[in-house]
Amino acid sequence: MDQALNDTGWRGSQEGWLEAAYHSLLDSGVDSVKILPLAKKLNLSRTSFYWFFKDREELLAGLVARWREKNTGNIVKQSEAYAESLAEAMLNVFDCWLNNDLFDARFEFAVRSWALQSDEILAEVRQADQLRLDALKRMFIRFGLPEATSDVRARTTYLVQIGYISMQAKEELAVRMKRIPEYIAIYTGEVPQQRELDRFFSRHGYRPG
Amino acid sequence: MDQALNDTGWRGSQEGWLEAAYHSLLDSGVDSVKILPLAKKLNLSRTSFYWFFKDREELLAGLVARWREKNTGNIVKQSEAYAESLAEAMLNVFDCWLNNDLFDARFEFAVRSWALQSDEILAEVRQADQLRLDALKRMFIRFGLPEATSDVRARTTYLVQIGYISMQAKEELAVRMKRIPEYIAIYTGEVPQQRELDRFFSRHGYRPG
DNA sequence: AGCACAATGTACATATGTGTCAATATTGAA
DNA sequence: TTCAATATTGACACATATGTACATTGTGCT
Repeated sequence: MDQALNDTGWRGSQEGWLEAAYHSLLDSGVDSVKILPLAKKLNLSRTSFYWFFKDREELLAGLVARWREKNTGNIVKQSEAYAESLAEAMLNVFDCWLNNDLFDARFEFAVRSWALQSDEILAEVRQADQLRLDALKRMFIRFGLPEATSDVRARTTYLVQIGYISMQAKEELAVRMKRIPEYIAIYTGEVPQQRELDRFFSRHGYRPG
Repeated sequence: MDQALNDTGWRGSQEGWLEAAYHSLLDSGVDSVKILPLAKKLNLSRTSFYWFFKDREELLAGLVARWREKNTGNIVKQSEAYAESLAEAMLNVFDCWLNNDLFDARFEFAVRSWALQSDEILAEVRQADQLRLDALKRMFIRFGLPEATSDVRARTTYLVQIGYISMQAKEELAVRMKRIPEYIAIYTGEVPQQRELDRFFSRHGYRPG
């Protein structure tokens, strides 16, 4: 855990401290994001931190910004992606749950836990939830479902995933994939076509059987 | 925030400290459960704490025990309750989500967040999840659904709730009640009868309209 | 080689937390 | 009212965290 994230010849960097903070947050929550321990991990003097950040607050603000940029937007994007059927549209959304580049589940959980002790973060989380739920709801409406139904189905889709994250389960890809067709059926009320599933499996590097 | 929980003439008590710890945990997470701040709230000397508990660890263990006793068991009980239809059975489970005596949502979230920084707590949470999911699955199977379907529907039911908790939403009873019929339809695949809904609404003190 | 500035480190002041111990106060019952 | 069990406290020793001031070192450039 040395240098890293750095094109200059110096050991530390804003990015380096942020990266270390990120890992600490994911592993053990906000309260573990402390300058002294991070300095030890980075093999830097604690006070060197203050060259890159005003104070601890600024570091935490950096983490929130990172979360907002990474996790908000992709759900919206995926729910608006082209699809011929509702089932296919839902599979587009499911890409988020299986691709860490689209949605960072551990990051998400860490931030939500953080919200427990900070009203500021809670407001951030609430806003993100609203944006994501609205996008999903629009998706159902786009495929002709009634308003009330779309609302509850959007919630189901989203909340199952937030709940799953909150379980902090670590399951095999195959286990998760086997459940996909059932989930699609429950959320959309329609059974996904085999070719839709095949396309989905294929883009996540999964071979059924 | 004085005396309380106490039949004796003394100011402090094991229950009093535990109760204060409980509130702190729910409000701001485990890391806020510290003896010094609790002592201030209780208007007691910090060191008085050590008369009732060996150390902070023991206090935290008390919180976990409280959680286990309160939140584990009721879901199982409700999922095994008598019902004439799957929809009615599901409404029995929903009692948990609306009655704080059956299931303490904020406590649940606080403990799950705690699990982020403690493998011991994570193991506790995992065990609880398993017990609850198994019970729900048995409910679906009892009403004739196939194994795989029952598994995924049990997950959906449970995870939506865990996700909802994780959103830390505070919504009106009416708002939540309006969604109930849709949820029942999604989870069970059958539409609840009006008299089933009326019975449910009534026992939660809600009048539709 | 030497300079300027970016980065790092040392020393200090301060805050907040844990836990032990011996002294003291309070309570309920004999 | 006196006594023992129960509860409360302040003083101490220690650990871990934040942030500032100032000295020192490393880097890239000329």
